[in-house]
Amino acid sequence: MAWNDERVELLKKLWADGLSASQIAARLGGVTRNAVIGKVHRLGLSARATTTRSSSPRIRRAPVRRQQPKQNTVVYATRGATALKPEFEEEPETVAAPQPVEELVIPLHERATILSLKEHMCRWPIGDPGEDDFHFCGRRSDTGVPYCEHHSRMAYQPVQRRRDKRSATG
DNA sequence: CCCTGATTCGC
DNA sequence: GCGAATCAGG
Repeated sequence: MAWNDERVELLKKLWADGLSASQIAARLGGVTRNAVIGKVHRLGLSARATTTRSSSPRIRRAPVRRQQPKQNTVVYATRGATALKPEFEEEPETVAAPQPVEELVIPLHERATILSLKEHMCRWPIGDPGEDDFHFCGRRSDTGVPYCEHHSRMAYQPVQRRRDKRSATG
């Protein structure tokens, strides 16, 4: 699969949105996360917005070198110190579609409450927070992404065009 | 063990 | 330019 302009644009967008390489790869299809990362680097946008999170002093010695390199291999014994590394927590800040409507019915045993929610669980709210049956989707979500595949699509929906109001809603 | 991005280098 | 293999880390 080639990197046409469309795919590159989508890659840029998703990367800027904070999606992980594997997530992006899954969305694009036909590429692995390695391909995505490689492309990201080639495009020079690995900085990922303003925060420099992973650009902390990460010292890399002994590169990859699968083949017979030189007999003259230098061995570094240094370890990187990460003591003073500042840490910023920045949320993807994506706007979820403000729909209190539940389009899904989650089986009782799969429902997640605020207490049972884990990082890898979809935190899409279902129902009314004031009601007893309020719960979260709770299905598997990729780390870093707050929602499962299904709800991710809703949350990250491109910007709906609402020009055509007259046409009936599907 | 699951994941993350980073890097190298044969293609 | 591309991306698998690998590395380094969470």
